[in-house]
Amino acid sequence: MLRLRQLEALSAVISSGSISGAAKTLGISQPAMSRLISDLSKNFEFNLFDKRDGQLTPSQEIQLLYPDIERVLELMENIQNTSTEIKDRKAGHLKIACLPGFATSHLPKVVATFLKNRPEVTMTIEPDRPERILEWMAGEQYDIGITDGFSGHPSVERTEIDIRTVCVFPQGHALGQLKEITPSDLINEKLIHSRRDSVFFQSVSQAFQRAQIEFKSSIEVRQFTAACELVSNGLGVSILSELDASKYVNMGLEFRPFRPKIPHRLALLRPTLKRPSMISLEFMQLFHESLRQYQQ
Amino acid sequence: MLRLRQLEALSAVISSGSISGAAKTLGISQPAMSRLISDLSKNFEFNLFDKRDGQLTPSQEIQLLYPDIERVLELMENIQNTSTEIKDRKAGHLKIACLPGFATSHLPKVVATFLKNRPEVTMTIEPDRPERILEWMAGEQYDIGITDGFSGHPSVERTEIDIRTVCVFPQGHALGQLKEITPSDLINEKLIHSRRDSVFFQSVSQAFQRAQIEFKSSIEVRQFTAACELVSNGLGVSILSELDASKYVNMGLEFRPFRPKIPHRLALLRPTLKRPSMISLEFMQLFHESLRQYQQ
DNA sequence: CATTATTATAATACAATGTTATATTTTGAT
DNA sequence: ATCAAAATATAACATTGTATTATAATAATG
Repeated sequence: MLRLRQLEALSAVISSGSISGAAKTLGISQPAMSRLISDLSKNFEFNLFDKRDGQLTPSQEIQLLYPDIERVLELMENIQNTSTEIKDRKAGHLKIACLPGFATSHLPKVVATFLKNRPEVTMTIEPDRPERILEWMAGEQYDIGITDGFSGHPSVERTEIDIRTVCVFPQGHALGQLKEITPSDLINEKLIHSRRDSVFFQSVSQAFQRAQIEFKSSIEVRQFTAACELVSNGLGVSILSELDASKYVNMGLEFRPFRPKIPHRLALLRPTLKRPSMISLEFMQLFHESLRQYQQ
Repeated sequence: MLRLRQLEALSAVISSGSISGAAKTLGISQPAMSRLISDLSKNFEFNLFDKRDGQLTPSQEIQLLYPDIERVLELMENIQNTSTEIKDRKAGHLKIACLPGFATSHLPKVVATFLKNRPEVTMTIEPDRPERILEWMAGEQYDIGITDGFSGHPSVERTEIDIRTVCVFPQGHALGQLKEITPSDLINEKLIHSRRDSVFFQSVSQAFQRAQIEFKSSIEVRQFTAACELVSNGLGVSILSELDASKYVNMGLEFRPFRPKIPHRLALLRPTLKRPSMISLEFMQLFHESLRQYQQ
């Protein structure tokens, strides 16, 4: 039977040109090396070396096998190295499915922090609609899903995170005088808002109804970041998560807490049945922590 | 320390989905398999498998390592297989440098016979001038050289082979009446011959001189095969090795032994210092045998 | 809950791999 | 050629890897 140790021995002899030299490089005794080589020679049933002016030179037959032999040794070392990197949470691959808003705004920062200490970790980030994200998680095609929080699936485990909601308005707007903003403060303001069929929009419009204030819809957008852009261009005001709003504070936009408290609910998803990898758990924890300052 | 056996065990468990199943595929007992896996797990320091409805599924960490692991196992098998093929003289690579004439006429037949029983053997055949062939052999760039036999080199070992010389003439020519052909029979015949600076030409022209017959040069060619072509087209007669002549017997050409005996000397070369591989020796033997019927 | 299948642990045999001591062969210099 | 030094091979033996069987623990299932 061909043994790995024999190949290591062979490789060492080829590089050093002698049995005793090879023994030194592998840190074993000369007789041990001698036996490894003779065992291998018995296995192969042909000469491994030619003797040329005192040096052992690999025979033509060995030269034919040598590339594969070196590759095996390389791979074994690589496997061992990668395994320790994995153990030390420094290697792995993480597949994240998230809403398009996250992929461009908050997530990159978290990813950057995460990868700083884990240089060998690679990631796939796939932005898509909430329904697709849920599908993917159920199908175990991703390790982590980040979506907004109102749909469920038996084989998907959810961690819900409520983000504070704020009202955003252009810098210098009269609303800047207020500490908090309520629907009645927004009378006559043009509102930029998320899609009417979204749970968040319904909560907001309910708050306006209860305060008996007309909700003056101006523009309907899919993403909060788009809303922020529009607001900072003076096209209206918007009610959205502080997470998105805070990204625009130095970009021509201000915000104040919105009352009543209407949390914007995010959900961190993972497949229930699939055991999460260690880096996956660590990433979820880091991500959760990164939201702590915005959490209600 | 990472051991190959552990990786084999891992691979077996992944394919079979259970420890006991893997034990069966490797033909060992279940406790042995159990220990191999637990040892590997201790080495890696992370879970190798998740349990899912009774099946062991590779963990995400293992999935990351799996391609390399499979590759190692593949390579080890490949090394073992190739080694037995080499031992059985069925694999290897042979580099042959030869005169252009051989590359197109005699050599292909010998190569075909040789490779019939050695399907994994590959060859390089490089045709060139004698001086280059000698250089290459001295530089150990080729295993075998086939050239004509009048140059030497200290680091090149030569085996000389004398091939019978014949006179070739077009089918139906008057020379066909004779048993043997001497210079005096060739009076008034136009002669097609090899280069004037070649040793063989000099031997032939000496024979004519001694017989006091004028050597009526008609065409000077480099290769005997070319001479044969010209002869069969009725452009003259030629004196050349029986080896080449015999290829043309059914192609409008006849030949008779030439007297005096002027052997055409071939040389089989190999680098002196480089130990010849077994297939190389075997090929040289086969080649030599293939010339036996033409040998003087 | 009991039964069965699967996996883990224990005690132990044997092969692989190492050691030291020593013999043999090669190499190189006289 | 001869001798000393270096390199390599062999022998005897210790340790560890890899297997065994026997048996206990655990998980899956009717």
